[in-house]
Amino acid sequence: MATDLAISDVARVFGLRTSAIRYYERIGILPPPVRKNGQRRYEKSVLFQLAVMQRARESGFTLDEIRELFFGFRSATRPPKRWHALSERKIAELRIRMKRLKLMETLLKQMQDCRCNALEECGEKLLSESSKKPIHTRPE
Amino acid sequence: MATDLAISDVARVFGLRTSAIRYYERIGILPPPVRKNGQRRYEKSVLFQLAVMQRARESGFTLDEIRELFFGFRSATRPPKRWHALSERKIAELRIRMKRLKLMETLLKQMQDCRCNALEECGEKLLSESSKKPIHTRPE
DNA sequence: CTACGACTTAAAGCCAACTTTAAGTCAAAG
DNA sequence: CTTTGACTTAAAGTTGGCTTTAAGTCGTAG
Repeated sequence: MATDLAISDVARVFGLRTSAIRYYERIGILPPPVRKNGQRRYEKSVLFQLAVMQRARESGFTLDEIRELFFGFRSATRPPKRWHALSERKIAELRIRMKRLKLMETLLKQMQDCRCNALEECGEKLLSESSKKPIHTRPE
Repeated sequence: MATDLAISDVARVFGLRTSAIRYYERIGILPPPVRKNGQRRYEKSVLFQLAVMQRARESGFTLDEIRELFFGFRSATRPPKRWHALSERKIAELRIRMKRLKLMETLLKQMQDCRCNALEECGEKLLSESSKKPIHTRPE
């Protein structure tokens, strides 16, 4: 049978507090589980859901985006068009973000190599290259 | 002579509000500029500083980290040991983050290809691969 | 002179994502 | 039966990174 997890068990797996899990339920990201004497009992599928959520959070997605991207289409047969559009947007964003991370890595390395003026130089370069639009989501 | 920028000029270059720039000054990330009739006058070097800051923000660095990484050693001759350690840590973090972004990209693509159970599958994979320590900074 | 627009300040407000607090329920242990 | 420990709730508090507000100071244009 579905191994029956208490909220503390679920929390422990991810190093979360139980309050976080209740919060996710409250804002509609986790479905309300069955209760036993008033207490939440989870089956292990919730662990998979949470694993994806955690990674999405770490990738800079907001909880609202996560709801839309992963749990928005309530077990509908397949992701609708809107979803596809959103996920395209998100993939594009991920790519921009990756480029930026690489750039930062380069800058830090330059500064490590005692190019102590790398900051100024790099600032200058970044600034001139500022045909850049700001990314849409709030910074990670 | 140093072209003399008003706070609104500086803000406009980066699409920031003037309040953000005053805020940066207050928390010690931007040095207090000279004043003319009580008003801030910037020289263009501040633009380079801000360019780097913006990118660092976009790369998920907190303002505290930015201060330490880029403006911590107050024009000392060269970054001290502590800085080197911090920047090593940060480079490692950037790498982890890049990997995660790639993983998210893959997951989203899988879901797009109508592998509607990709979520469960991927959750399972993520979870089993959870010899992962959580990254140290708060999620991006 | 006065009105305008751009600046100044300190203090309060805002948002996401939680956490903390206070007060209560429940079942198993002693 | 009472204590313990894990759970429950609603409501208030916290943090980072700003923004908004209210009240005031400039200097230039009319």
